[in-house]
Amino acid sequence: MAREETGRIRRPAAARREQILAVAADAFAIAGFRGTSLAEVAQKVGVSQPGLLHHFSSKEALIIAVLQQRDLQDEQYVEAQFAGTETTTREWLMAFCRRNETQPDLVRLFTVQAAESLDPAHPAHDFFYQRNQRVRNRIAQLIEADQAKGRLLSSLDPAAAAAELVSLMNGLQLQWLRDPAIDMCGLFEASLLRLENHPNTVTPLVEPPQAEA
Amino acid sequence: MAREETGRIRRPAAARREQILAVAADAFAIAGFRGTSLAEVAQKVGVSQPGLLHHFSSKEALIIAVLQQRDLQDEQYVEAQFAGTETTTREWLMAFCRRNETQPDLVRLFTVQAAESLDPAHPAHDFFYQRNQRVRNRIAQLIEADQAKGRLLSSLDPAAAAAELVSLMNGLQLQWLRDPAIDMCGLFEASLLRLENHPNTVTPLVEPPQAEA
DNA sequence: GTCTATAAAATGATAGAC
DNA sequence: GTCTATCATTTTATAGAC
Repeated sequence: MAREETGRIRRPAAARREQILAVAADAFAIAGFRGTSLAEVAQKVGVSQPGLLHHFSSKEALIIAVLQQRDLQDEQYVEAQFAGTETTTREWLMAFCRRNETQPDLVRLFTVQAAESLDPAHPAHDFFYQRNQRVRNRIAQLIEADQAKGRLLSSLDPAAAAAELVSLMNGLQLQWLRDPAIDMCGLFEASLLRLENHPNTVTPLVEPPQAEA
Repeated sequence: MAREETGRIRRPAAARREQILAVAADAFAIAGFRGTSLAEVAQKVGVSQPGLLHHFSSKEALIIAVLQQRDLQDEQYVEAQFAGTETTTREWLMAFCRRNETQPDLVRLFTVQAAESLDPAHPAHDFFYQRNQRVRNRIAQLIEADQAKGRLLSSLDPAAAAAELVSLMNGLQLQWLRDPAIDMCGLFEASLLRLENHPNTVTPLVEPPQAEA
């Protein structure tokens, strides 16, 4: 009814941008940056391809915007949980893991882009390098705090342990995306507990059948 | 001298195939399957694009051939080291890790393709699913043998530990490719030792400066 | 803010000669 | 075994109207 003769639907720029970001995130998560065309994204948004480029000046600008937005949302969500409160390394990491478990699409976006962007010519190359450093530093920080409180052995090298935990998390995500029966968070927690010197902990590989929701 | 008038260079089919596989492996490792064009590969080989397609009927056939060849070579190399001999989980995995450390291009090929192939529409989707199952089973097997010999706690779930170790290895590879200063094998071995109930082991994050070769 | 039209380049694949 | 020629698509991006 509110349409104009040609069937065009105008939207506030901000809303349209959000919509494009959501659709693009999905597409990039599945086929990667290079395997996704602007026309495909535009069609799913319900807009012409030049219409899309009105909001993001290029394909590169789009992928960067997608990654930055999702990254920010995610970090804020978890950090907000512990605002002011003191946290352990395990609690903090498990909060991320559990959140990830509810958002396979987001995990897939970052897993695929992280690998694709190893190419220095990839538009998100620097983004991922810096993000990785940031995350590793944050975890090393948490580990040091745990050590100061006697919750982790002080013989542990914080930077090394942080690199290992990030690696494990990334690798588990890949496994889980390939085979969702994998109990990503269970395996991760088991490993964290072992790091806390509880070597006898065991977890099943596959999640137990869920009770009815 | 042995050229024909047009500058064409004929080669035995087998040799040309090998050459193409090598060049293609490199290209797919850097830009992925979707980011690599046949023309690009052909040019680096020194052949026309239809000339390339004479040896591999399609782009899909090429990526599959590349992955299968590299996978086979690699598995054989490591398995040959332990032919007949008895091995521990740690020794076997470390042999892989050390070999990988000498072949960043190969590691990159598999890391990038593993992520890209999460898409069910990717030609190597099934290849990676099956490869992953095979590797996890093999490791679980080694863990069981270690448990039988008392080298690993029998409270450990072999399948779960195998999934965790594969994940850690994959994740460390990604970290290492992004930042070669990471001591991939050192971190991996530290984790394996912890699994063997030596919680006090420490490794530096960065490799010590190398003595002159 | 969105469209149509279109440019300009690249891509995977085929036909047919040598 | 390799090439030239060529096709049908697809892709990113721009120009300009509404």
